[in-house]
Amino acid sequence: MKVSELARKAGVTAETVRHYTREGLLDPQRDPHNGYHLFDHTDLERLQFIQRARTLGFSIAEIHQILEHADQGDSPCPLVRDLMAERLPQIRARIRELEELAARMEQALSAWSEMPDGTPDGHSLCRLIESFPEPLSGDAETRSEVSS
Amino acid sequence: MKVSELARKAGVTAETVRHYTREGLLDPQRDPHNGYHLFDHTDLERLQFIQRARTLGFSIAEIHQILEHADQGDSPCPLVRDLMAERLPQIRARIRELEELAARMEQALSAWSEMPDGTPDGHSLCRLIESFPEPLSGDAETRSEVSS
DNA sequence: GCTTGACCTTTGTGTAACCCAAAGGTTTTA
DNA sequence: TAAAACCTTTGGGTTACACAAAGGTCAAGC
Repeated sequence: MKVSELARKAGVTAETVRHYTREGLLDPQRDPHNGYHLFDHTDLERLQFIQRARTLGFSIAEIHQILEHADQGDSPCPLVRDLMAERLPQIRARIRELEELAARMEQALSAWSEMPDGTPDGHSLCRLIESFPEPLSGDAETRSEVSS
Repeated sequence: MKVSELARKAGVTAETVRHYTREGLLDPQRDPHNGYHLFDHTDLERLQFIQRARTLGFSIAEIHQILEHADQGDSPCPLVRDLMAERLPQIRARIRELEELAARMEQALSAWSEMPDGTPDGHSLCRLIESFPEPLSGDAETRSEVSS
């Protein structure tokens, strides 16, 4: 089957399939006639495996390692256990960071509900923001990003 | 003062200062003699403002907007309130996603404690991962990333 | 046979907020 | 005066794709 059909069967976009192929997670045959990628049932199982691993929090690079182990006939399971045991506390830490961020935001919104909007002068840009404590120097943990 | 001194006073790296300068958040004078960036106390206050805004969850692009408003003499406060009211639910959603991911991971580790490590055969790559349910088609929310 | 539309290919760009390295000029200090 | 420390700009790396462009391929209908 071609890219779009595989993508449809696995519930991902064709771009995602092409991406995994470029990264070497999938290695389809080529149609010698036109150079199209040709995927078989094994590729579909592999793609579904990748999807499961993604929902378990593995990165593409980690899945690459896992698949390489398996392709060499070695059991990737110990690696899988290790990777997850390593990642879980990071996720927990990330959740705590975001909870602290949400708490700061809610405290800000609540405190601001009683403050007037000021016009910037030479000393102040926005008192709403300036009313907050200076971040501790070097405390990069307090500057959190949201993915989407 | 030069880059490193400003960075030290604000508790960030010199690279961060250069980044903000490149992005137009800071607009220092130049030493006509050697082309070095020259920052003054206003730049330090601006940088501290940026730090506060970052800990409140604003992106660099948003801070850019806020600063432009302020630089034009308009109050950025309504914008600030709007941006935060918009971002907070996103943070909450992100927290829920990560909590679901952590729950899946813990369930996995617990279920795996009783499973043997298998060697990959033609049908199975890693039963640990394959023992998990197939993700629902198109359910991109369940594939979560950790920032660090 | 030919057009149209759907599909395929590769290549390159963008995303967020920086970090790091390289090459070369400047300033400070011992 | 020479080394150490600092400055500049440019360009590449990080994550997991999305998207656009330019061009080849293919099935269907007229």
